[in-house]
Amino acid sequence: MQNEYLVRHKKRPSRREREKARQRRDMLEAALILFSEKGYHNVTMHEIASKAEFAIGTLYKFFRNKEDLYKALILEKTEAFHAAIVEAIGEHDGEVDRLRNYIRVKSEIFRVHVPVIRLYFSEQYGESFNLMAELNDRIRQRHEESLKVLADVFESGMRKNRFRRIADPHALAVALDGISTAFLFRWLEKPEERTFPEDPEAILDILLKGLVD
Amino acid sequence: MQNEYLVRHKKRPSRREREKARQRRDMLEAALILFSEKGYHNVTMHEIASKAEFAIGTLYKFFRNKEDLYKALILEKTEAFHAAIVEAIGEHDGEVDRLRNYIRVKSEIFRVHVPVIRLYFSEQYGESFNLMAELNDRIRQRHEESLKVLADVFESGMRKNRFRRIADPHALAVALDGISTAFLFRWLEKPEERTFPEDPEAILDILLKGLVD
Amino acid sequence: MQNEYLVRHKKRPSRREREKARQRRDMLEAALILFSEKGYHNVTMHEIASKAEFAIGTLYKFFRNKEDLYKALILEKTEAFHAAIVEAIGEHDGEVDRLRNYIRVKSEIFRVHVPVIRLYFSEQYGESFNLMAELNDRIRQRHEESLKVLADVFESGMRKNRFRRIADPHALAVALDGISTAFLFRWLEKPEERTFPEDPEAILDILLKGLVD
Amino acid sequence: MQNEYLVRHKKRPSRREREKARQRRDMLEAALILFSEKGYHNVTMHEIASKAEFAIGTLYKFFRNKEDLYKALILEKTEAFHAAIVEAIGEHDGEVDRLRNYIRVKSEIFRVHVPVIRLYFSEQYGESFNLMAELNDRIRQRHEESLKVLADVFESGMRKNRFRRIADPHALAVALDGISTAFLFRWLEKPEERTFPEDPEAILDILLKGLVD
DNA sequence: GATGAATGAGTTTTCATTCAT
DNA sequence: GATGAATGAAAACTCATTCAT
Repeated sequence: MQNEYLVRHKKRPSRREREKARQRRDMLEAALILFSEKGYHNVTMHEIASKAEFAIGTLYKFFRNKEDLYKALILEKTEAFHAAIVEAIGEHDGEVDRLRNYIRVKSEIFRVHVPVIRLYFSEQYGESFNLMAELNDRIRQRHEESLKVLADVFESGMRKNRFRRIADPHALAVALDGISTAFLFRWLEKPEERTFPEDPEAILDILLKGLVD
Repeated sequence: MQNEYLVRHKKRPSRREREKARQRRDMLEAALILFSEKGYHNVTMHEIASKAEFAIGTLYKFFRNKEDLYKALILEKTEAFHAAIVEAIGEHDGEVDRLRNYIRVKSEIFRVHVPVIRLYFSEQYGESFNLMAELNDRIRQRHEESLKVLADVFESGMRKNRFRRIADPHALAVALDGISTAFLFRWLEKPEERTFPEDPEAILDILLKGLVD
Repeated sequence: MQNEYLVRHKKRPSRREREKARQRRDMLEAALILFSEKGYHNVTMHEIASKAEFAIGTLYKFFRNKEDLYKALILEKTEAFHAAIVEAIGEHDGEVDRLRNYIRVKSEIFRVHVPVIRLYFSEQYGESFNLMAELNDRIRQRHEESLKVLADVFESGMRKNRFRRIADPHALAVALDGISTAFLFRWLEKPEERTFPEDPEAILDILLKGLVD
Repeated sequence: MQNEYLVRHKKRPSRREREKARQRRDMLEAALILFSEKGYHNVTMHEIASKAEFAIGTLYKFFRNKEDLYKALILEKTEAFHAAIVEAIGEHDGEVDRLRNYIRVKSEIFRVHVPVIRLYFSEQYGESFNLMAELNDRIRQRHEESLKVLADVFESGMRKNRFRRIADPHALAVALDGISTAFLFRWLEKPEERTFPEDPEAILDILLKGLVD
């Protein structure tokens, strides 16, 4: 999927290139912490430069402007999380195990990357909404892809008569996404109160076992 | 609970009072549209005043500052929605009908009040997060109350053996909230694509009927 | 010096006129307290109206604008104090008694009218300085007149060989004014610490008895 | 009291430092002129920046806010004048020469630094009075110190029987301060009319030689 | 004649971005 | 290539003044 140049590029980044990449990472890291703590508008470019221990001018060498920096930050994280989610679903064989693993990995991401998650959702519902349309489109596209992969699992389970056809597979994907997000958010808000079910299976069970009949 | 005077007072607000209330509504209306379009930080008080067709000074007569205006806007809507949701759940007798009605009314609110819903969620996840703590606390408190009312329905259904005890009632409330929000958001994002299930029952069915067994 | 109309006017003010005068006094009184407490620029016309228990519009019926109100306030007080000072000097016969009485009355004014005195000096040295030229001119003119009256006392004393001709009478007037103001200011700043000489004669003695010879 | 480094540092400020100091001086100079012409509240930060030929942002790099700029201005001048006054009194040997020199240097300051003097007194009596308490305290403290030094001269003269004990030494200090300020103010107000005694001795003589006896 | 709601010009301050060194 | 001083547009908020009722 990557062309020759990029591949070779990745294989043998020159010292300078490695240095550059490290600097870029440091800047994004500093920005991430500040943004998730105080929100996009309450963080200044000077603060970011200062926290990353670069001059303001250097920051602007890497990112055209504040929006650019923000987009790069969100986008890179989104791609990484999406890839992790998709990979997680493919890792196992049985449909139930795939769903179980989806929830497990999603939980892991929420737990380990709290700052990004905050940013990610603030991006989905928040301010920049209409303003950074490009960014939103990409995020939604990735989200749709995840749902599609999830829907495929439900579809597959139904074909093999492992799942009852209680609803459209894609609707089930939306439902599982919604349920897991709802639980994980509760944990995000009050990490100390372990309101989150002990293990992911509890979440999945709600979908698997019906309330009636 | 209100004395005679206040009751009469409410029945016949003086002309001045009615005029005041109308102005306040106009200002909040203008602010709502702008905030939901561009986000809190990208709207100026001058814009709001201008859209509401008042002088900037008049705007400040009604709201001490920008934050005050924003809080009033979010809070009033939150209270109204919360009340509508709670009332909706109480309106019917059977547990299933109550849940069905909850989804129906929630859908109505999402459909009719798109701009507020955008703001509401941007508030829950977005920037102001750490900054307007007071506001967030109130919103969460109301959300918890809704979940409690919902959990009571599940609890009641279980006691009457109408629902199987597949999970903790409160967890089921969180799940139903998460599922319905997920579906409604999809509709919010692309209202034209009727991805939303034809009728609310479809959503509820996902919870009611289990996938396996 | 006053024409017939004004004289009759003063003798028999109609009820309406008396009422008006009382309102005007109330407004100036409120303004005086606020101005001397917080300074001209830190007092709003609304505050003054509110303290005087009038509507803002009514305040503007009496005074064209804020500057006008301020000028009227300072000017009326200045005239009153000037008149009191000049009268005080004329009340006695001997030159020393006249000077003694000057200091006594000046002290009285400082003690009783602290707020005005603050305003008066802030006006002489303070902000409005170049801006309210008209007002300053009048104040200085009155000040010069007082000095002239004082100089006449020194002049008279010298003519009668009661005072030695150690300096120009007008210079002595400036000196006595300066000394008394310096002492009174110390008292104004810290009224509790009785740094002020027990009785006015102590001040005068400094001028009367020389340090050397 | 300063270590080697700091001393050398002071001797050879780097180019950047010298440049910074010059800019700061330029800003304070512009502010001084504007403040003394129009008063604190009638000068905008934009005006100051503009007069000093800097962008408004640059002005705020040097002074946190308007009050900060004002305080720095007044304080630096106050300290300089106080030091000059105290030094002037110490320069000579005989008590009369000391007093004479005090008046001479004070006159010099008034003549050369007219704008600051205006500001200085407007600060002592004017608006900011209750508001910038910190600043006022410092000014008064310095004034008290000057009076103390002056009082010591009178005290010393009395001990040596060069001065008669016509009053408390500190009262005499207040008197001399008051007399000289009064004369100098007359000159400040109308520099063209040389109402100020030809030479300082005339002022001093008023104190030295008594009017009677 | 009194009222006080409405007005909007004007002020302080911040911060993304540039560019000379 | 990095730096950070300088820039100035833009935003929140105040308050003297007006005028319809």
